[in-house]
Formats: sequence, structure tokens, C-alpha cells
Amino acid sequence: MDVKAARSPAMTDVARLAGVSHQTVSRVLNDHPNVREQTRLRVRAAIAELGYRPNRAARALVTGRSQLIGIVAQNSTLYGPASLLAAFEQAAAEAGFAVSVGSVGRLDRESIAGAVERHLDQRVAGLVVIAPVKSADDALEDMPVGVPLVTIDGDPQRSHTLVTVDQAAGARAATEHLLAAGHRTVWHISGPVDWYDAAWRIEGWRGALEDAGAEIPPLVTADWSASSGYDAGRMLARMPEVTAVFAANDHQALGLLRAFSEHGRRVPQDVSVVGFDDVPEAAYFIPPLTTIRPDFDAVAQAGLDLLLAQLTDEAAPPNRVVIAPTLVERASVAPPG
Amino acid sequence: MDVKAARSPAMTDVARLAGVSHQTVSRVLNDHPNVREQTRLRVRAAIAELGYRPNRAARALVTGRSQLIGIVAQNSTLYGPASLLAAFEQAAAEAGFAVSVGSVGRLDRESIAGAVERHLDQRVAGLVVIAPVKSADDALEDMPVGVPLVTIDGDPQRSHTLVTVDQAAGARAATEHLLAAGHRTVWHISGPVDWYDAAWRIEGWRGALEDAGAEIPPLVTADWSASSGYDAGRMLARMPEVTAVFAANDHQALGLLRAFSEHGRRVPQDVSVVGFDDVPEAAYFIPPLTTIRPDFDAVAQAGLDLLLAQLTDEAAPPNRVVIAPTLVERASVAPPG
DNA sequence: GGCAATCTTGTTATCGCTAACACTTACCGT
DNA sequence: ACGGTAAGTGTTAGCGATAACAAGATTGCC
Repeated sequence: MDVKAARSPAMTDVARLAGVSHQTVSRVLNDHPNVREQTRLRVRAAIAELGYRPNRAARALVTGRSQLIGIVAQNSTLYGPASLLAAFEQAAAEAGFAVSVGSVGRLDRESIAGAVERHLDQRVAGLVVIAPVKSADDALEDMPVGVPLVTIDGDPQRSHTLVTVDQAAGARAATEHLLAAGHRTVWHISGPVDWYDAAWRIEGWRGALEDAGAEIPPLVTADWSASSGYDAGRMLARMPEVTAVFAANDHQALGLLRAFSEHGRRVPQDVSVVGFDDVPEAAYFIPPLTTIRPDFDAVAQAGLDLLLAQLTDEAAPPNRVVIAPTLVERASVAPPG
Repeated sequence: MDVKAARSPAMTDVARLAGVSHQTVSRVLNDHPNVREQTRLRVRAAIAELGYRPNRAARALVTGRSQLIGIVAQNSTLYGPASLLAAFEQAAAEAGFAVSVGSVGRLDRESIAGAVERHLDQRVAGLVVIAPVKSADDALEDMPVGVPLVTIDGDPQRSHTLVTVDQAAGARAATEHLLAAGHRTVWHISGPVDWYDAAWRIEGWRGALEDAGAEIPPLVTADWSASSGYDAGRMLARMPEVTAVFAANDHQALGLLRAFSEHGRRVPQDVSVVGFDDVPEAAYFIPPLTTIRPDFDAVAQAGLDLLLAQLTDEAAPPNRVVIAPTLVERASVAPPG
């Protein structure tokens, strides 16, 4: 109907309609205290009537800051990282922030640096980096970011604000659960050791074994995939002394179950398995998988809160939050033999 | 070192250093033809020396357009949607676009409309909506978007530019594969019927059955989860006449396998199963799952290309691209009996 | 060699908003 | 009644880029 719907209304249009200056409109928009209630209502009405929406670019230009949060993450369909990303988007959206995602193919220095710079280009208000390997942390270390930064699953040694899942505690819980079922020791299939996640899970596993005075079997390293879990499983399946295995994630555990099944080793009668992540499918593995569930939503929320705190209060100190995972018992663990 | 690293350099700073006007700098940045080579080099050098990076907000303000592409998708850890999203981010980043993700909790009209509006607020240059249900399409239909729009897995009846996986062809391939193995008919566990994906897979399945003159068993509907696949499986497992099942996705198929396993029905000896999606774990199910693989990267690339075409050429006609999936044979299909 | 056409560059206005300041009115205490 | 403070509003000046136009430099052609 409107012939000249060409340009969307600007603040001055609202101002004219409401009979005030554009600055007053701006004040209403930004909830400034010193506006008479009546004026406020008039402006609000005009905004509604015109369907006015502030131009973020203009605001960003003048304030030098946007309502955009950048996330840097590895481009991956692995459940853990993908969930984290989804949870973060959700949390940020609820807080009224738009989210710009920069996925990187690899987590090396240049990729991370590039993704961060692309975000900086866009004048993001803050940055979340899922940085589970050293190279990612390194890239951030000597980079003048200039905006609030939160890393997820990074290295606690670093200076930046950080949220992590307590990987070691989760691994410890998994290991102790297997020990408590009566197993003499627990084997571990780890993730790539340059991942902090993997390193801490190893540490937790080893710590639990040491505390229990159990023998520490050689570490079996793999990547995070089902395929690598399967390969590891084929080896383990041939060793009768292996009665309990803690896999660094559920994908691996799936591969493991398949390998055991092929070799006629029954889970949990012959060998017990615990995973990590609690993928939605874990309850439908054969058998249902006992696993460790990190609370990705909590991680994301904590990360966002920390970021927002830095946004509001420049002087907010670097901070860290550790989220404890929980053990989910299903049917893949039983006493040995 | 730099005491006043406070403000990042602007175009005028570059201009001053290069001894030209800021407009010339702008021309260099935008690859305008009429700039002397020597000047161009001088400006480039100044840019490099200062580490200058253009302010996107300022550009967006004056041009009314950003280098930002918005994606609207359901917040989900399901493999299909998540892969699509990841693939799209990847493709867009490679094309030099930033990606703003607006995940929505549900795919109803308001959620979609809200997410679209939030993106519009930010002056995205274009919009990609993963709109696999009618309500999503509806929301877009009567919404003056005003920017190029591409829908993924939407309804071909609609007027907007569209990229889809050829769900029906995939379903047909799955069904025919089972028929070719000698099964008299094929049962189907579908996704929620309000999803186009689900509807077309049903159509493909039914079409293949009709063409083969096979009896059409009642449709078993489920959601996309392993859990619902398991529930459906428990029912099917009790029916000896069921020898072949096509599940609408691999998650369901996993639940199905578990149910069959519990009831002592061996796959593939007693019953054959085909899934859809080819999740990375499918090869490690028990048994390895024969499934249909949609090429998510191709979908994302096509979507982006279509969007870019609209961006460059206002008059580009609405277009559609259909990506054909392929059958991946593994070990979950065998002749009956 | 002279004039038009073209290339190269600079000047000015403008996008839509917020910050800073100025101004008016109302209310306070003495 | 009067200066002083605070509340409410308007005016002006940018933020950092592009667009439109203007103007000087160079080229081409007869």
C-alpha cells in the first residue's frame, strides 16, 4: 500500500511524529531516566506506529561497540563442540545479543588469529573462543584483542577469563565407578593429547588409578572419532586382561562397543565401558552406555555471564568458572568375570 | 609500547600518511579502476604500516548494507541440521562473509519471524533460512524481508529461492535397495510429518513401493530421535512379517537396531535396516548401517551461490537447486529369511 | 597546437545515531 | 522573593565510511 516504503523510518521520523527531538527518542530507546513519562509514552507510540527499528550500524559507529558477540570454534560435527556452540548461541540470543560465528577448519595459530581478526573487523562487543588446544591459546596470548574475551576449555594457566568443564573430575568419576564395580584396573582410550580436554581426562583417570593403588595400564591414544575407537577396540578385544575401559568420548565408545561385539566380547559381562559426553544416542547404544555428562548449557551460560560482566564493568578481573560433570549410569558397566 | 593505541586508525589516518585524500583510500579499498598504480601502492603501504582495517559499521551505515549473512536455523544437535549449519558457515567464511546465526528454539511462526527481524536489525546483506516446516515458510511468505533470501529444505511451491536435498529420491533409493534384496515390502519410520523432509521421504518410499507393486504397510511416525526410533522398533520387533525397515534418519535407525537387538531379531539376517543422513558413526553401529548420504556441503555451497547471485544482480530470478543424495551400502541389509 | 574526452584526485554532503552541552522550566530552602 | 539544583528537552558536533560532484592533469585526435 505504502508507495514509498523504500526507506525504513529513522529516528527523526519518529521524532517528528511524536513532536519531540530525535535526541529524546534516543533517550527513550536507551532508557535514560530524565524523560517525562508522558513523553516516553508518546515516543513509544510513534515507534510502534512507524514500526521503527534502530539502525545498529549507526549506533555501532558512534559508540564504537556493537551488540554482536563473536564466537570462534572449530568447524566440527562432534557432539561436544557442536553442543557448546548451540548452547552459546541460545544463551546469547536470550540476552539480546546477536552472535557471529567464525568457524575455523583447524585450530592452529593462523586460523584462530584470522577468525579473531575477522570478528574484530566487525566490531564485535566481545569474543568467545573455544580453545581446547595450546595453539589456540597461544594465538590469543599475543594478540591485542581489545575487547572482552572469554575462552572455553582453554588452559587455566593463561591469563584470560575462562570457563571449563571439569574434565579431570569427570574422568575420575568414570574411573572410580569402574573400580567400584570391582575391576582391578581401568584402561583408557584418550583423545588427541594436544587437546586440553584429552590431557585432563588422562590426568583424572591416572589420578584415580593411583589413589586406588591400581596398576596403570599403557595409554591408548586415538582421535575423537568412532573410527579410532573401533581401531583401539580391536586391539583391546584381543587382550583378556582388559575388563574395563574408559573412553574419552561417546563416539569412541561406540566404535569400541562395535569392536567388542565383533570379537565376541560381551559388554558388560566380559568388559565394562564408560564414555564421556552423554550424546543423546548413548542411551540407545548396545548396550546403553554409562557415561559422563558435562552440562554444556551451564558452560555456555557461565561464559556469557562472564563476558557480560566484562562488558558492563571494564575493571572486572579475569575470572574462571569450572563446571562439574555428572555420571550417568546405564548398562555398560558390571562387575568383572 | 604504543602509548595511544587507544583508537584504531581510520581512513583519514591512512590518507594523511599516504599523502592523499581519504576518498582515494576508499577507492583503493574498493578496487575502483581509476586510481594510478603508484598511488594505489602508496595507499596499500600506508594501510599495512598502520594495520588499518575498515570500520564495517561506518560502511554499513552509508551503504545500507553489510558483509553479514544471517542464518536462521533450529537450535539442534541433530546431525542433519547441525551439519548444514556448519557447512554453511564454512562456505560463507570462504566467500569473505561473516555469518550471524540466529537459532530458534522452535520452528513456529513467531520464532522464525523474531529471528529474521533480529537479523534485519543488524542490516544483514542476505538471509538463509533452514525452513523444513510449513510454519517457517509461512512466516517468510508475508514478511517484507527486503534482502536476498534463500531457504534450505523449504517448500518448492513457494516463490523464494530454494535449495533442497532430493529427499524423495533418497527415500526411493533406500526402498528400492531393500526391495532389490528380495524383501516383499518395506516399512518406514518417518520423521514428524509436518517436516517437509519427512513428508518427501514418505512420498519417495511410498512411490517406490507402488511402482514395484508392493504392499504398502502402515506408516510409523516418530520424531527424529533415537528414542523414538527405539519405541517404534519395539513395536516392529514383535511383528515377524517385518523384514525390512527404512528409517527416516540414522538416529532413529540406531534406536531401531537397539530394539531389534533386545528382542533377539538379528540385523540383517532377520530384518534389514536402511537409515538416512550417514552420520559419521553409522559405520560403527551394530551392524554397520546402510544409509543415504545427503551432500550437506553441496547444499550449503549452492545456497551461498544463489544468495551471492542475488546480491550482485538484483534482478536474479528466484531459483532452485536440488541436490541428489547417494546410497552408502554397509552391512545392515540382506535378503529375507 | 587546441579542444574535447578521459583519467585521477579532492571536496563536500550524508547515512542514523549518541555524546556533550545549552537552555528552559519547576521546585527547593531560607 | 531569590539564587541554586535538578529535571526535561533541544541543538550541535561528530563517529568513519561512500556517493556525487567538481576540478585539475593527461591524453587523443584532427
